[in-house]
Amino acid sequence: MKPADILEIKSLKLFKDMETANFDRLMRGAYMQNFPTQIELITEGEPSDFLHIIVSGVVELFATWNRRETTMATIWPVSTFILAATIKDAPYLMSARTLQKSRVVLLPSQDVRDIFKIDAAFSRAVVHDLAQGYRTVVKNTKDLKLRSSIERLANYLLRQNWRAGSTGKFDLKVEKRLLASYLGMTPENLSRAIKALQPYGVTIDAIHVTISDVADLETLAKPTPSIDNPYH
Amino acid sequence: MKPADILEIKSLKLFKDMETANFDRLMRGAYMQNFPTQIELITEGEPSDFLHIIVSGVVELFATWNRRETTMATIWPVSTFILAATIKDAPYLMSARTLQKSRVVLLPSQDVRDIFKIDAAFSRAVVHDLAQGYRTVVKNTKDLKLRSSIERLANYLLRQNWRAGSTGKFDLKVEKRLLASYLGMTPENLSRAIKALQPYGVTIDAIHVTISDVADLETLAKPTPSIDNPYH
DNA sequence: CGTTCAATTGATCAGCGTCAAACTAGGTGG
DNA sequence: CCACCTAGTTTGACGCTGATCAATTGAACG
Repeated sequence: MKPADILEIKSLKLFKDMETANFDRLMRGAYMQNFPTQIELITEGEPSDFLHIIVSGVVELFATWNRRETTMATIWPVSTFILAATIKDAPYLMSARTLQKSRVVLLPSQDVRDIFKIDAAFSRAVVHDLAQGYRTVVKNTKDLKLRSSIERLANYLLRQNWRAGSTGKFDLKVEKRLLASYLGMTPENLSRAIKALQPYGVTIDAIHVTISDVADLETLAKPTPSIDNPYH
Repeated sequence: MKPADILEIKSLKLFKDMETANFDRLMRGAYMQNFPTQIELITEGEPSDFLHIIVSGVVELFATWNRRETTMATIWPVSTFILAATIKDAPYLMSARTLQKSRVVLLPSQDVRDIFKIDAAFSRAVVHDLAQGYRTVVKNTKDLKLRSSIERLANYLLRQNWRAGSTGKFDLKVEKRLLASYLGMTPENLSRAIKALQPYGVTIDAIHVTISDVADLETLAKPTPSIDNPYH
């Protein structure tokens, strides 16, 4: 692993405040791997041997049951994923696959648990990550249970617009097929939902999104901090 | 607060291993309150001033948006709720109301955060609670996105049967109206789903559930540890 | 330039929600 | 102790949302 990579990892909130000695110990057992696209990194149900950190590329978290599959999240650099399974020494609840050529750091879960037990700053950081993750999933559940698919799409677009600087123009960062699954609908239905938002000033040409009147879209979407604000 | 109550709280995994002095400090700021049924204890969006511990009764966690409401969870004694909001010092994402006359202990969130910062055993326990909660919500999301309403009901009944000792006979612990909302359907649809399970040996008379052939129901429900095992 | 896969479109259908009404049970007061 | 009242539950009819299936168009990549 290059020093620059290690620095970038150390700068993550999860590791920033921990004892340098402990961080170094963690990194000694770590190794970087390069994966091509569409590689399954981890599989639901298996023991969580490694904490993963994505350094470049994109990773999809997905879940399957009875021949059905759904996208749970997409993970962007630089961040960790599957922290809860690692800490609890429990099987993965989700699978992960690369969506692009990706570089991923693998930290042996046992090392993470060992250092979690002795480094107070690290365990506090783990708490904040988990609390954040927990709240994100709760918001997601509310989104799913309380909103129709068009409302979910409208709010998703408003959130992405906000993240991209609220200019009313941005690009989708994932395939529509994947976005549909994440939003809990079929690709066909997403196509129709996009059309249904045209009267509210939304145009999506390939990956290029234009929202001509945010206020108008908001009358439909009715965004609320306790679902749509990622920092709330 | 009675010494017996304090002992019961101390026996919770969350507090069991922490320094006695810190636990005592936490309890000094605590107070027990008695609530009648149908009282809103906390409200979505408000600052999380207290960590709540239910000592007797039942509490429903629910969420609202745009005049719609959904049940997120029911909380049984003795356990804490809304830990993530307390730790992050963030607004509540869910509201809570009593479903019966209930006794609830309120711990000032600031005290919890203060002691969380200085007591390593406590912060580790918080981690395990949050990781557990996180995984529970993820399983819930998979249940919602991957299963039809009948499949969700079938698996819910199998889980409850297992929790009640796998005798094939148990009582529902919540109103059907509430169960329907928790499972993401309407009361009417729950009624019909119950009827649809009759060919699989399920009878529900008022709150009394009978599963005559668990194996048969499982062919429909296809339960899996990574959704249905609460300890997984 | 052709192959492959995503995205779209149309037609159809199933699952589930909505609305209205009847039924039932649990709690309350006479 | 019984009758009544209220609220939860069930049932039926109907309609909408969103899934499925099939075919076509479009775009990316070797």
